[in-house]
Amino acid sequence: MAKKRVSIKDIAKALGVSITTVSFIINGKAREQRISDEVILKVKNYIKEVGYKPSHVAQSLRLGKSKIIVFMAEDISNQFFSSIARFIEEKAYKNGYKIIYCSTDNDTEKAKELISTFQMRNVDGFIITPTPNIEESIQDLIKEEFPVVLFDRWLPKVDCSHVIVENRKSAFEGAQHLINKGCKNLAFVTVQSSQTQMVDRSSGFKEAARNADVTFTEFELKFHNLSEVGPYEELLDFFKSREEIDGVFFATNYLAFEGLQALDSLGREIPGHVKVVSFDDHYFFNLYKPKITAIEQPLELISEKLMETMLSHLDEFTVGYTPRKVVLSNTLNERESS
Amino acid sequence: MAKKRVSIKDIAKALGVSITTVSFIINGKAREQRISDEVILKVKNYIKEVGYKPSHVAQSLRLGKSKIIVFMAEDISNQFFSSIARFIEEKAYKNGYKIIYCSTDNDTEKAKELISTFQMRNVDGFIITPTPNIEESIQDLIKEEFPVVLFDRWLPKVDCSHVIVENRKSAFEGAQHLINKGCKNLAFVTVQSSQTQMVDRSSGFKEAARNADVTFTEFELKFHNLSEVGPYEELLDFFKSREEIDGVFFATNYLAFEGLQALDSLGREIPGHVKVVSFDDHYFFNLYKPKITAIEQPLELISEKLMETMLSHLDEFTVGYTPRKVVLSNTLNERESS
DNA sequence: TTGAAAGCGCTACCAC
DNA sequence: GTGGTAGCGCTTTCAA
Repeated sequence: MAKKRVSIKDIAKALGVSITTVSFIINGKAREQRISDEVILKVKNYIKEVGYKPSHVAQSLRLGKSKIIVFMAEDISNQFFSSIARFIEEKAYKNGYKIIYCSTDNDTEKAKELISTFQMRNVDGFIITPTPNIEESIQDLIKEEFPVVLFDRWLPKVDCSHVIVENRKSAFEGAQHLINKGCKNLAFVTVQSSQTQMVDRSSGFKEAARNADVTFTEFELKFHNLSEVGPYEELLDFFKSREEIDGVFFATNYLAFEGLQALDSLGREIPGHVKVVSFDDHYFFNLYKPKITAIEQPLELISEKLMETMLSHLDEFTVGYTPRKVVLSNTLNERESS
Repeated sequence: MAKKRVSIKDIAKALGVSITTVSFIINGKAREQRISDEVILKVKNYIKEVGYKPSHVAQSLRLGKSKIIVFMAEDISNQFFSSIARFIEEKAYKNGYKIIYCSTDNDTEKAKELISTFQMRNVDGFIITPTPNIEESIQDLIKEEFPVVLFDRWLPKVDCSHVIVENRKSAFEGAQHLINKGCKNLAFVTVQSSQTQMVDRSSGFKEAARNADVTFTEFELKFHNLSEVGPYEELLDFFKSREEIDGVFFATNYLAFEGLQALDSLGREIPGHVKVVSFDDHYFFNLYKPKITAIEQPLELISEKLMETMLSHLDEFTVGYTPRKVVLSNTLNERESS
């Protein structure tokens, strides 16, 4: 086995043909260039024999394209993001693209640094869950003609493609669902965040609650890193002093998991004492006793639209950037907890 | 904002210095080359001003290194792999490396293709969960002097670095734990697989069971893709006809989740009627009622060793490949289910 | 102190 | 039909 990788030059030399000829054959332009069948065969056989692999790095440099898309999620170990990553990956490969991923931890500085790093790498496009205050970097990317698609949340101040879900509407429906089931004292558990998805969920919830003339509390936890301890204690405190609460809406599944433990510790019966709905459905909601009602985001559809948007930008980018804004519907999966 | 990215040449031209000088300054070799402070300052300021970013692609081509490591997991949307991915990513960035990831689906053909694709990309190293029959591709990689580290499982026929856990020992202990708790009719639920981690778990379990002179059954499910429907039905059938089983050991958490549902449907009380232990601890085992006893793999330590091994190979590769084989211990987290 | 130039592997224009 | 060659952006040796 050769130590050094064989290059197109080696092939040309070994076979006594020119580099050009080899290149044409490799790139399927042999016919077009009317290269003789004999030479084509000779070259193809030799390539197979020595196991030649073209260098994508050299190709990238030459063509200015890398066939790599960056996927920047808030946290890749979170089920929501890793599922989307999985789908995206599949669709990317099908179209000849690879994915590089990274987690921003919702940290603006880290995200900026990552974006800047990838700009140097000739990546062809960016799929991003934007962190707070990232507007400028995104704007830069667009100015430099990188295709960018945001997801999960978006940036009102930047005219950029995005794929999101109907957070407001679904939160409204979730709250309405609790109200319909007879809840009179609602709680909305969320995290401190000025990001669109959270703001929208909150406002959807409140609108439903106000319309229905029920009492409600909004409980805003501070943002927790996965590495830190969860907000279990805070939720325990919160619920302990509020026995009157008979309907809880968790703004995201991670909060629900912690909250359910708190509720359980306090002996609050679900759905007898308190009914529960959570945003972001999860495999485990079906396993929990009782099964938890949840709002399901269409993961595969999100991924599909994400790639579809990305690919269309990749195709047409020479003629200017026309942002595409996709908003998808969620599904309320009613289960035993309500 | 410039449409075209500025290159080192543009800088040199604009400032009336040579490309070489700029390059030295960028790479911190200015002092060494005794370039005047005046020029250094001028160049540095200009770089900041125009927001110059060196092209990593060109650097890769020139230096033959990309500072990219590939992480090939069986399925990145699986919590076990995505958690490790997360840790690896963090450690990689700290050392100036980026991660490209992909999922093999445990499909040999897909894995081979992926490996081959990345060979063309000048990636600097491979971290892989090997699929069945992948020996040859791995061997090739090693021959071509790519640093390779396997994890989760390893290939007895290939002399390659790996980071794994004590599957056999932990499975033995898990089974022993059930026996100590008085179980007389054990079941080991696993998937069809000739891969080391599953074989080891199985043999550890059996050894303990045989030693203790208890009855046991091994139930081997066929491999399911995540996209397919889970093995719930099969497990239901299995347990239905075997009411005598009083201790179940699930070889992996995914099987446990399905199995617990089956057990629940059949009204088998845990731990009264049947005690349960699972391999691969999971956040939800703590949430489930009752909490499930599980064997926890040291995720962060695995990731640490993985990167440590990779980095050492990356450093020393010029002097030949000396495989490092790391085996880590697991922890049995005893909970209510046993 | 600084600069010229070779060359990493490849594509594609142009010449023969 | 086939070959020569410029050049993508960068590092680094050698020369000045």
